[in-house]
Amino acid sequence: MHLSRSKPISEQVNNVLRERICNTNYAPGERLPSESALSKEFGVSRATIRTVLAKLAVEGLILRRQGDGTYVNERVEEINTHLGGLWDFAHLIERSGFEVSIQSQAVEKVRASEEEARVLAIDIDDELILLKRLFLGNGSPIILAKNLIPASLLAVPIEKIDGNLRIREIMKQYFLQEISFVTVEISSRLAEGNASILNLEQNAHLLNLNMRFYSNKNEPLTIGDNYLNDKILKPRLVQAWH
Amino acid sequence: MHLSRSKPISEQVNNVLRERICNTNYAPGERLPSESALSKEFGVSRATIRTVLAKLAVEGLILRRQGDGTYVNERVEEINTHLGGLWDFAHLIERSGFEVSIQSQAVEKVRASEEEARVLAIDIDDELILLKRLFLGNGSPIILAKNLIPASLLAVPIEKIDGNLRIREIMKQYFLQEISFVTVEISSRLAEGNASILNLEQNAHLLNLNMRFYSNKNEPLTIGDNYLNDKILKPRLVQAWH
DNA sequence: GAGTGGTCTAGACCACGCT
DNA sequence: GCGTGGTCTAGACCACTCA
Repeated sequence: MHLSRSKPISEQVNNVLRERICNTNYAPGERLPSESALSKEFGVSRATIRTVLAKLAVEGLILRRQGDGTYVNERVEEINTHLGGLWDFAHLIERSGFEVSIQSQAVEKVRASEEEARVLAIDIDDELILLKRLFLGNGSPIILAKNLIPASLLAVPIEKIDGNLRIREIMKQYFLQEISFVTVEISSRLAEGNASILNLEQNAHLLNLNMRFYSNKNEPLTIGDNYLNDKILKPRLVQAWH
Repeated sequence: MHLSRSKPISEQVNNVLRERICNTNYAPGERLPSESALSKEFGVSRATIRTVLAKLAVEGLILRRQGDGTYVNERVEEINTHLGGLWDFAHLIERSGFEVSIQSQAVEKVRASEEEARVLAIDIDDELILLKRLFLGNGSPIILAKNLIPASLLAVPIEKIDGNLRIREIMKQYFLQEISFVTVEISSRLAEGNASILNLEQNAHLLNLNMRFYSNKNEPLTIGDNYLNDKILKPRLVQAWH
C-alpha cells in the first residue's frame, strides 16, 4: 500500500478496507487482521486504524469482539443501505440489485407555500427552484423525488442544472452549499397525484420520506418530498451499537 | 466535576454534556466551550473529549465548524429520534411529547413458520416465544409490537417475563443475550388484522418496521414485526455527516 | 498466558474562520 | 495572528476470549 498525502490517511484506509470487504478479499464471516497487524501493513498508528474500524462497525460491515477479533458481517448482502445512506436513492436502488437510471422531470421556478416558507426560513411567495426527478430500477419507476430550494441560493443559470446528480452534488455545484445534516420524517401515504407516474393505482399506499437538509450553520438548504414504491423496493437498513 | 472510576470516563463525560444540552445549560444555538477548555474542566485528554463530541455530532445534537467552534443544534427539539433510537419505541413516543405506557397483550409459545425459521436459523415448527405489546401515547394506541424469540434461548420460566421493558433489556434479562446490531425494513402496509387494536379502519395504511436483531456473533436473536400508526406519530430522525 | 480489542494520555502539526 | 476544530502519532494500561 502506498498512501498519498493529499487526502486524510484515515479516508484512504477506509476506502481500501471497504473495498476488500466488498470484493470479498475479506470474505463474509472471516476474521480481519488485528489492529496492530493492520497498522503495520499501512504504516499508520493504531489509533488511525481504530477510527476507521469504528466507522465500518457502526455501518454494520464488521463486528468487533473484545478479546477475540474483528469479523466481516455475513449479512451485509441483505442490507441495501445503512443509516448514512438512506438519502442516496441511486445508491439504494443499485444496492437492491437494480440497474439504476434517473429521469429529470422538471427544473422550474415556483412560489413558496406557507409551510414551505416556514421550513426554509423565507417569505411566502418567494421564488423556489423545483427539481422533480424520477429514479428507475431496471426501467421501472421506483422513487419520485421532489426538491425545493430557495432561488436566492442559485449560483448558476437555472438551465445549467443537471438533475442526474445526487442532491449533495447539486447543492454544492449549483448552489455552492455544503449539506451538513438531514432530518427525515417517515410515513405511509396514499399515492393520489403521484400514482400514475409510478404506475400505481390512485388508492395505492407508499412510503413518503420527507427530508430537510441543513448547512452546518443551521440554515435550511432544501426540502425533499420523496415517494417510494415499496412494493418494488423496501429499504432495509442497519444500525450497530457501541 | 468528579468522575468515578467504575465507568469509562468518556461515557460519563458524554452523559454530562448530553444533560447540559437537554437542560439548556448550553442553550440551542449557543457555542460550547472549546475542546481544550472542556478537557481542562473534566481533567481528561483532548482525545477523550473529541470522541464524546464526535458521538454527539453524528446524533445531530451539536454542529462543529473548523476554525470556529462547536454549537448546539437549534433543531434538536423538532427531532423525536436519531439513528440509534428508532428501535426504542418508548423513547420515541416520549420524545414526541406523549405520556407513554405499555400494555403487554400476550406472552406465549407458538410454532415457527417457514419464513420465521429461516430468518432465525432454526427449524420449522420449533418453539418460539411471542411477545405482543401495545405502546400507547396519552392513552391512545400508537405502536403494536410483536416479537418472536427462539424458545431455546429462554433462561427463566416464561411467566417471569415482564413485557414493559425495552427489547434490549428483555433479551438481556430473560434470554441472557446481548443485542449487537439490528436491521430494519421499512414499508407501508394495510392495517388489516391489526386495525381494531390500533383504532383504525381495516383499509387504513400504516408504517411497518420489520426488524431483525443479532448478537455480535451474528446469531439471530429476535424478529420484530411492528405496526406504527403514523397518523398520530411520524418518526423524524436525524443524520449528520463527517 | 498470549493476543485481541477498549480506553486513555500527552503531545505534534495542519486547515480553517475570524478580526 | 490567534484560536478553533481536524488529523495523527507512540505509547500505556485494562478487559476480555480462547486455548
